[in-house]
Amino acid sequence: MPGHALLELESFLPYRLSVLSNTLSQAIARVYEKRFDLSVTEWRTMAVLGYRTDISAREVAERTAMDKVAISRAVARLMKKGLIERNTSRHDKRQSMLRLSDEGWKIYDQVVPLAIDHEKRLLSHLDVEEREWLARILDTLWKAELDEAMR
Amino acid sequence: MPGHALLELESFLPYRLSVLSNTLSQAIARVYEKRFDLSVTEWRTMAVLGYRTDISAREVAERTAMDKVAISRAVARLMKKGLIERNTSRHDKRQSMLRLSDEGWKIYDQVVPLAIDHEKRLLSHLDVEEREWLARILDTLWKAELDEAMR
DNA sequence: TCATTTTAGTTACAATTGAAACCACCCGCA
DNA sequence: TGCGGGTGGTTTCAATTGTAACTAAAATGA
Repeated sequence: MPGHALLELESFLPYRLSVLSNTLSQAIARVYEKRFDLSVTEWRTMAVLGYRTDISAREVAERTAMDKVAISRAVARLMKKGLIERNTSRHDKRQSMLRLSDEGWKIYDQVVPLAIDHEKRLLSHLDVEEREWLARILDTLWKAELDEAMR
Repeated sequence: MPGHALLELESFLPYRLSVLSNTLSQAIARVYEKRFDLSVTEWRTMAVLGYRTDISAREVAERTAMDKVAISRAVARLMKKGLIERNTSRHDKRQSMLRLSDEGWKIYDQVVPLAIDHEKRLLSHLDVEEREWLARILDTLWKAELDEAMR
């Protein structure tokens, strides 16, 4: 292939990040999908509500970087399963305040340790220095890219 | 919320990787989707064929970490657009040998610089030392996780 | 050799997703 | 007070995707 541009996928950063992160997410997702019948969107919604209670769907969307349609559907399913509760906000009748129900908290409390374990297992491949670098680097990229993405 | 497990999504590694990598992929994807009418799967297929020519769909699937149905569909679309060519292998009539067509190469040669630019722009937020650490760390995680994922 | 199992790739169908339209409500302002 | 534009959230419809079943061709092995 003479005279052609060359791109080696395996060493291309965005590609590697994508494959790695998908493999990772799927690995955890499989666990709570089978065990608790939760989709990724549903779990993320619950995760947000686990440490920010009584927030609106819009705010969930912001914090999870998912779009509002996805959240709307996740919320609907979680309501049907009785894992969250919704009260329309008194100040703005368009918004609803979401929170985990008792049932929701029960599941949340089971999934969180699994998630944390998973992260630990992942980090166990790295030494302390590597972990620090990784955290810092992700931080930098996160800020730079996300700012840019939002124009 | 007393007595409950705590998970801070924003500092949870798998989550951060996922959001970051999605933002990233979408940023490039938007460009070649609009400009060349290529889906992510299609582009990845082409990318592989750009530096490994005359390989089978199975091999493309392996190298892109996508599943065979996705590849089959991408290949069908790329064929229809005339961007790749397919010849059934003489040794094994189940397999087909795939390669970029002249048209395909033309597009490939336009997209590659865009992708590389994108990576450069991304890396520009990091200094040399950080880049080296990142590469090493991804390498480690890549090997550890992917091995594990394949059992 | 020929029956069994495995593999490459496609197809069919259901489930998931995304884009755009939509509804109800809020806000600013005349 | 009421109009125009914007926002939170849902719905609809079409496109994309995943799962499983399927076809055809190898490979295995008695």
